Amino acid sequence: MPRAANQDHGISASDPAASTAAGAADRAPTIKDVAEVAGVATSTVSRALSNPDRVNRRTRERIEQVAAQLNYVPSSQARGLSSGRTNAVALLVPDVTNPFYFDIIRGTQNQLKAAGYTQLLVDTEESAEMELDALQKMRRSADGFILAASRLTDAQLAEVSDTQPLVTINRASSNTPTVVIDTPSAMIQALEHLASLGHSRICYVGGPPTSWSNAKRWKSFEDESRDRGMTTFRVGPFAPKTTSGAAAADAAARTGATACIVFNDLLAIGMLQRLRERGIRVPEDMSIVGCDDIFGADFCNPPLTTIASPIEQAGRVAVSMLLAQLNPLQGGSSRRLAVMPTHLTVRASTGPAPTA
Amino acid sequence: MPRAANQDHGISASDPAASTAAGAADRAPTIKDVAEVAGVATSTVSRALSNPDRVNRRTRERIEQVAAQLNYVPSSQARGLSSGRTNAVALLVPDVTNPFYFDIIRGTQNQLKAAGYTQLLVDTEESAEMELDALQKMRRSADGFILAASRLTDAQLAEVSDTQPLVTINRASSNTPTVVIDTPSAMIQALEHLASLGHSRICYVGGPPTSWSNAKRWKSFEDESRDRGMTTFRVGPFAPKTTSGAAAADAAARTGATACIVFNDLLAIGMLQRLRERGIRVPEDMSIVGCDDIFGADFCNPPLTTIASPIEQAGRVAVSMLLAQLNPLQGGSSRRLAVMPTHLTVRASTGPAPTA
DNA sequence: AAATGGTTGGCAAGCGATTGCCAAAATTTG
DNA sequence: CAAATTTTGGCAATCGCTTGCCAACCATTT
Repeated sequence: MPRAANQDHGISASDPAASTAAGAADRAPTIKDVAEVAGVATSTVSRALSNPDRVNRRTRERIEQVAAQLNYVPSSQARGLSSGRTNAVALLVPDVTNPFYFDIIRGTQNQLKAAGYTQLLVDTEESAEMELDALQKMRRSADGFILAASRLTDAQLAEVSDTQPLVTINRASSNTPTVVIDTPSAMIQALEHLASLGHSRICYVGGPPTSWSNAKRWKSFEDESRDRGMTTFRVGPFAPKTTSGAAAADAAARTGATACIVFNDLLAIGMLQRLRERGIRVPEDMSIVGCDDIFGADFCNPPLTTIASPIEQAGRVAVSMLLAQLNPLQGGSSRRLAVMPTHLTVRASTGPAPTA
Repeated sequence: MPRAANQDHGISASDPAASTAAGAADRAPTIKDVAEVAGVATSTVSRALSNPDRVNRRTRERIEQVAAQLNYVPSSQARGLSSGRTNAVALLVPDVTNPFYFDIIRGTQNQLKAAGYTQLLVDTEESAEMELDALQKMRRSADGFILAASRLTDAQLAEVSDTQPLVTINRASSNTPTVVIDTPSAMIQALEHLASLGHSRICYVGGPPTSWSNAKRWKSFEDESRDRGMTTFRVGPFAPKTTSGAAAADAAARTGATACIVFNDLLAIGMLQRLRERGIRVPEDMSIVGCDDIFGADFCNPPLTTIASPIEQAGRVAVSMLLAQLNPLQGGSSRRLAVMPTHLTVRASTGPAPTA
């Protein structure tokens, strides 16, 4: 391979063979250039590159060689225009700032890349309106959407869902393929854990009122704790940020509960700080359980007991489900619902109930 | 506005006026549909929408109204194909997993969205090869690139840089517009801080050998500490992950230094954990200074003294510089270099040198 | 009233692929 | 060896939008 050097550094607009043969010196080579050099029609090049079986092996190999030589990269724009596909998937998250979504972003990113798709990242700023707007505006630029913790109403979701391929994460609703993280089932573990430590007065610290997960967690908390005859409290709603932790901690402390199950780790970590400031010891005076097991939950002070979720994996599964929807090649109706298992990870923020 | 209801929920393929007037019931409306309904040529619609001054105000208003009514969204593909622009910018980061890049992602995301651009996120997995590959493959799908902590060599960078618009973050090199975070200058503060606490044996804990920032930090550390007559050590390289913290902590402890300045917070946080496990108290036995002030640096245990960087802002500035490069409208040669100021944030991981 | 020059809007040629349709070539079959 | 298939590859229409060029129109100016 005499062109190894060029291949090595990847950029080779100046490849002598290329410029000689293809004519145009500067401009990025098009399918036409490849066709010309290879001595075939553009349609053949197109097929050779994206539908290999439609073309003779030897022709294909020659074309591939020429393409590589010219450093040809098909224009995704042109390809999209004529094929109707974009090979891009948009990921809509309420807040790029939140570590929980980082893990989702990471998961989808990996899986999409593996499948040859591009990820379009959009921050919807916790607003249903922006979500709808993005969905609308990007209709043509993405083949499908992944909505993480969508703020849409069921009706809106249903409407969007039959207009375009999408899958939601942590937002179930009939008709829309979804991956949910099964926090509720781990709620049982969390309550058992607290009960075994002697706690009976427990407070749920609520997240955003528009959050579906928050509603689910609260409901599950309530059902399970009632079954166990515990005394429950609820405070909130609070924004899912560490800075809301102070207010949350104060409110929770006032209830007289000895343990809190907090909507998410971010808020829980914020509470940890405030409680320390106020001299309320964790876990001696108050136990704290978070949700999600985000980055940081293991090294905060004290390390947080939390309901651990396979967040990144949820992102990956969402992508798989979406891709299955986009390319219904191999039979077998793809899943409409994936439930990701969770489990309680006990660290140092929970301990025996104060005996006082 | 009789269509308020439809506008409200954004999706209105079934708008009666729309389907009547434009004919096609289902298919997304094209510029042609708009032109037809408005009674003008497609070229006029195109101009009205993207070059408002080229068209009479009243015509434009009518067109805008029709477009809104039909819920017309131009196809970015088609637009890109004919105009040559994509309205997308690719952000290449070595590792989406690393919180440092989260902040950059966040910054670029915000700024790009504000400017009407889409962000294409790519994880290059710390590999120069993948970086080059992405740069190559996405040539046509992005108007420009932002390289965060590029792993390219100067030569590669230069070559890419004159092929396509790009700006680097934390990777200076002539010819390429760059935003650098001025950690070195804060290195002085860090050393003064440690000196004032009585430390004189200081260890630099190194990051990835291919990292430009790492080289800069090390050099600055060495220069400044020599000037101050301190005894220095160096350990590494280590991968910039908390999991490398154990090895880093062990290596650093073995040097006999009483304080460490660590390549980044991630590694520093990892070290904190290991030191605690080993019973080496921070800061009583060993002081630790990190770099970046990432999410988590303020709530780890103990909270980390670190060289704080305006990371998110760096992302925003990078976008501005890139956009200035893409649209050299208003005169005034745009900056080729932006230096983001840093400062030392003292928390609890540094303290007086052990008197032993 | 004719000349001038600035606006406004239409025509049509691309942009770079994909793909349905068809004919030539190669292969199999009777 | 001819007929029937199957492969292979080219033609040309399209996708939806932008933009250079030009003609019609309008309001001034002389």
